[in-house]
Amino acid sequence: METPPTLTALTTYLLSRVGKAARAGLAERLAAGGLRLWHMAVLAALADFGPHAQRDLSARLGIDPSDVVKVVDELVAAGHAERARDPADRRRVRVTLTPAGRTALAGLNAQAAEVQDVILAPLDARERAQLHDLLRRCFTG
Amino acid sequence: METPPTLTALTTYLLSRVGKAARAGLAERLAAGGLRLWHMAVLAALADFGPHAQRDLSARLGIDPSDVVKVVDELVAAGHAERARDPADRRRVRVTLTPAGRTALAGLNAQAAEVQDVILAPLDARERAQLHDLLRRCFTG
DNA sequence: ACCAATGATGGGTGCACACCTATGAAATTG
DNA sequence: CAATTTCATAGGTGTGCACCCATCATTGGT
Repeated sequence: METPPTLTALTTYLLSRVGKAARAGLAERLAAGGLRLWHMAVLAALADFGPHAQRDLSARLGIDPSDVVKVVDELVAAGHAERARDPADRRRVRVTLTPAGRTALAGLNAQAAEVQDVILAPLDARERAQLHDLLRRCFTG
Repeated sequence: METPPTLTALTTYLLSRVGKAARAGLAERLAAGGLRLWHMAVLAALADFGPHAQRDLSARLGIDPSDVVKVVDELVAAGHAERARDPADRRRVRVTLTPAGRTALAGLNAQAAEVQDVILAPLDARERAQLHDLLRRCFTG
């Protein structure tokens, strides 16, 4: 039972479908550790750019400030991040990655690589690099 | 404010993000006509393969049978499809595309192309074809 | 000293999607 | 013909995501 050619002819459709598979695969692994996609994004931001005020996490990741609060709540509860009021501006809350958080992120990265291997299975290394490059150029973030 | 390299290094992440943009763009256009993504998928299936029993739509598109009912309900209400009991097996309901439905699908296709143009703007024609091919090979549907 | 802007937080809403169960009608099997 | 299976349908659940508003503390500008 084939998928309608009218749909597979649309790059939009393929992007949406393959993207959804990627998303779902990643989300499934994250869920095993009680996390969702935004948790990983926040951990990555903290690892790559150091401690952030929550407002900065919001701006960097394009997530609503009030949602940042909840995500950070959960990361703190899991021991992956720490909150501390910024002494220079006591409105701000400085969010820091804990060693446990860094370890967790490494694990998540490995799992993301596994998901990638499954989804990109039909492609060889050269093609994967090509796909990555094309997507990176379309990614406006 | 950059996106964390830890994330952009993951093809999984890019797929998820760009795919989401594609999905959102398409969904937005569809919503203007009161439709959602599944409606378009059903219209495409009917256009490409002719009338289906609802069960067959379910199997072809990988959507829950009870959800097919609702989607077809709405397509019928919009005049895009018709229901008729199959005389050969009166349990089955044969869903047919109406001329209006075919016209609507053509419009949706044009809108999908527009979305595509926006999302793939950074790529030239050759690269778009390349991307399409790579995605098509990863698409297991 | 006052007022406006900023940052964090809590609480709540709405939507799309996936999924599940029960029921009834019709067909198939033994 | 009785029992089982298939199909359509109604109705409901849960989840993730995006978004919005009100409140409170703090800060900076005038």
